[in-house]
Amino acid sequence: MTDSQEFAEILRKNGLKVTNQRLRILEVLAGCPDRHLTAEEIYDLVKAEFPEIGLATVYRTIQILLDLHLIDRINLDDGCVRYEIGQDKGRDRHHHHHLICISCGKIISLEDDFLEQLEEHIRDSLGFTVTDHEVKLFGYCRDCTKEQNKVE
Amino acid sequence: MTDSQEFAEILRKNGLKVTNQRLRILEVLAGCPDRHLTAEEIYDLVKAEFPEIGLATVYRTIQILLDLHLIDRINLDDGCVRYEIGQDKGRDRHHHHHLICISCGKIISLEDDFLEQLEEHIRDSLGFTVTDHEVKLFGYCRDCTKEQNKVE
DNA sequence: CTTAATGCAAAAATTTTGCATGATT
DNA sequence: AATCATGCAAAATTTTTGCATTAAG
Repeated sequence: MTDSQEFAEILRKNGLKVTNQRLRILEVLAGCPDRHLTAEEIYDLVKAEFPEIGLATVYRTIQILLDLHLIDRINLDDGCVRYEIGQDKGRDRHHHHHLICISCGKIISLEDDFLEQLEEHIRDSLGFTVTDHEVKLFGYCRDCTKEQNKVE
Repeated sequence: MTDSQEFAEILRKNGLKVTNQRLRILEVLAGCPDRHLTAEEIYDLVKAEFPEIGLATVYRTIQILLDLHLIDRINLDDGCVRYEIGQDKGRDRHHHHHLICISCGKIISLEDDFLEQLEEHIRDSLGFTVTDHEVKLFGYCRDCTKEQNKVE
C-alpha cells in the first residue's frame, strides 16, 4: 500500500475529502524525507506539476497534516518554519532529532531514541511525565570538522 | 555589578552606544527570567515606563542581544517566537532545556547538562562535533500528571 | 562635531480568512 | 444534491527598512 493510498484512507476515515491537491502535497513531503521544506517550497514543488494550486491550499493542507500527525513543524533557527514527513509509523512519539551544521548548514536527521534515561530521571525528580521530545544539536559536520582542523 | 552596568560595558566594548532603550529592554528580559517574552510583550513592558519607544527599536535591540549571545531565541511551538535572557554566564554553550506541559502550558526551564554522553557517541559514530543543543521535552507536569491519574 | 540610534511610517514577508466557484461524496 | 475544498484576493500578522530627527561619544 502506497503512502497516497494510506493517506486517502486516513482522510476518509476523518470525514475529509480526498483531493488531488492534498495527495500531491503529501507526495512532495514524502518524496523529500531528507529535506525540510517551507510552505513556499512545498507550494513551488506541487505547482511544478499542478500549476493551478493556490498557496492557501498548501497552508490549509499543512494544518490538516499537522492535526493528523502525519507531518511535523520544525524550526531550525534559520528564520523559516519548516515541515517534514513524520518518522513515526506505528509509534507516535519520540521523534525530532536534528544535527545542524553551523558551518555549512547541512541537516542530518537522527531517529535514535537516547533520551529515555533522562526522561526517567525527570519523572523521578520533578514529577514531569515526558511524552515527546524535540532535540536540536548544533555543531560541525564531519566535513566541516575536518576543515576546521586543517585551518587551526 | 548590576546587569545593566555589565551590559553597558559590553555595548561599549563592541563599539555600540549605550542608550536608555537598550538598557531598558535588557532590564525587562533580565527581570522575567521565567517568562519567555515575545517581541510585542517586550515592547509593551518597556513602553509602560518609556512610552516613546518604537517597536522597530525593540527588534533592532533584540538582534544585537542575539548577536552578543545575551539572549536566546526560542520556539515553544505555540506559534510565537520568544526570547529569554541567556543562562550562560561564563560558559557560552549548552543551554535551552525546556519542559513544556501539553496540558496546562507551563514551561519549566532546565539547565542540567545531560547530553554529554550522547554527544560523544555522535562524534565517534558520525564525526559530527556538537557545540550546542536545544532540547524541548513535552509532557505532563506534576500537577497535570496527578490530574490525569485521578481521571483514569 | 561626528557617528550611530531612534521613531515613525512604509514596505516586506508570512500566514489566515471570506467568498464565489468547482470537485467529491 | 449537499457538502466540503479550492483559488483568488484581501486582510491580518510579524518583521524589516528608509529616512529625517535626536542622542551619544
